Amino acid sequence: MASEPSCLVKNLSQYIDLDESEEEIVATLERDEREFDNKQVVRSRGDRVEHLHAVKTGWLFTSTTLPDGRRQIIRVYVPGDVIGLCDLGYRFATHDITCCTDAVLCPFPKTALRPALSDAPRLTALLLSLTAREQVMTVDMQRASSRMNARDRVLYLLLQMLSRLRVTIDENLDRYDLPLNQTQLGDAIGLTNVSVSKAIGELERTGCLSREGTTIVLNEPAASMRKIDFSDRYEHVDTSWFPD
Amino acid sequence: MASEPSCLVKNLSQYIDLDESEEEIVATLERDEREFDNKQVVRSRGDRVEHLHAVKTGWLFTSTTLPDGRRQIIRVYVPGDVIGLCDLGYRFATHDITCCTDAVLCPFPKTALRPALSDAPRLTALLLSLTAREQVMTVDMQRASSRMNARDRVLYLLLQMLSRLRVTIDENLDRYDLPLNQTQLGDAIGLTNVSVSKAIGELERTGCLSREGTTIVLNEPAASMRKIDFSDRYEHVDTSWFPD
DNA sequence: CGCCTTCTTGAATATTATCAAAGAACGTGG
DNA sequence: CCACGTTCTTTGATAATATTCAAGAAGGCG
Repeated sequence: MASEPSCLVKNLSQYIDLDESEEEIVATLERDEREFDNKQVVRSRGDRVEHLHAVKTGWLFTSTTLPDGRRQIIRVYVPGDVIGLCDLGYRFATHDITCCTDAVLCPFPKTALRPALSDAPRLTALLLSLTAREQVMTVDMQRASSRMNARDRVLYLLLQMLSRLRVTIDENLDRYDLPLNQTQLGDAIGLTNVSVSKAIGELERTGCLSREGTTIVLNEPAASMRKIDFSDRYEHVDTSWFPD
Repeated sequence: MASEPSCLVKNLSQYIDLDESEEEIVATLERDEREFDNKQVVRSRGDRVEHLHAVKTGWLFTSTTLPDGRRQIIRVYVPGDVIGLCDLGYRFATHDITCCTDAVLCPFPKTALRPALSDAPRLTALLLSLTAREQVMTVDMQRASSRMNARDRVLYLLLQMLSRLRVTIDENLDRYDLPLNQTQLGDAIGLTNVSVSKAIGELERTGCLSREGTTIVLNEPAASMRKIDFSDRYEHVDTSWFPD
């Protein structure tokens, strides 16, 4: 496990060069592993927050359920992500975590962040920045969800996933296997499965994307991004103010 | 200035007891002051992020504008809040900051956080938790905006403001002067001013709230909160994992 | 008092949701 | 290899909700 650089290290190393002690702290977070099945619920809203989870393999999403049973999907997680940063301030989970493929997670307790807080100010600053970025991306989705039409909302979501995958897979990626069904896509952007189906149909007819089985292929994603005023929040992180 | 405890200190002290050195670090953040007029734009999207801002007096909001000119209001800030945590990771501002009353802000550079990061792990952990909380509250609003009807969306927004004000004013507060017009309220929850007007009218008729000039009076806010599944994210912060 | 901004109200329009049913894709077991 | 059941997607008709547009009312401020 130590020989192959982990997704989390790869993800974090994009932004700062981790020195030996910092890399060791990150490695601690990935020490344990646990396997989960597709559709398995990792943790439910209201559960005591025992652990955060680094994603080693698989896709997951966080969600909340409304009183009438409808669901809001908050964010989709892929390998290299850390799930649960937003629970740092709460004793009880604010959201559900659900697998949408088989997955391997590395659970670690909140207290595992203490070494970083006490001895690795640069790493802590990065953690703070990444938490801030999640916030910005949530705002982006909210802006899209509440102000764009169904077609552009779907496109926004698909482009956001693309830009995330480009960080850890390939910066020119233009296709990916999407393990969410249309009901789930709709839950992420405030639409029904029916509206998602119609929106994707329209995007396909206008040549914006094509589908190959469950794989989404974005045609000229750069043009699509401009068209709907998409901001790629993954491109870079401002590290100029970090300590050291 | 040092004699009267600042709003920021008061806000942070809710959650941890600040020792002398920690309080000194926080005081550094509030050393400078700058006055702004109602409607003044403190900083625009795309501007270089020179400073974060602690709010000393007044109300402000952050927003983004869509290509077609419509606006999404992201969050409303009141005395004791820190504006700009979500810009920590970016060199250029992701949002506009606008005053909705006359205001006094304490600008401080991102680098002013270095002492906290290096020497005040508990304070840093709190900062991280508060950033995470902003994230959770943004998700709450998104959930409300994309899944609730106009009436409940407006109520959710008004209740969120109430629960924020209860932190620094009075925990039993049931009314406040709201310096946002209906267009701005709509921009915060994805509605037009017309829909907001109709929603408020309905809330008033059903006895949920009443208006006295620009003051909003919430009747039985606890019942309203239950009715629309409102979560008060300000109530407490999990500090059990903090260092020391 | 008059102007400006904000709020209210109603009618017409647009968009999405809801409901229902049929079709496609996929895996399983015979 | 095919039949079957399940899940997911597509399509069309209707209903619900919010938007748009426009006009008038209510306040606040000089």
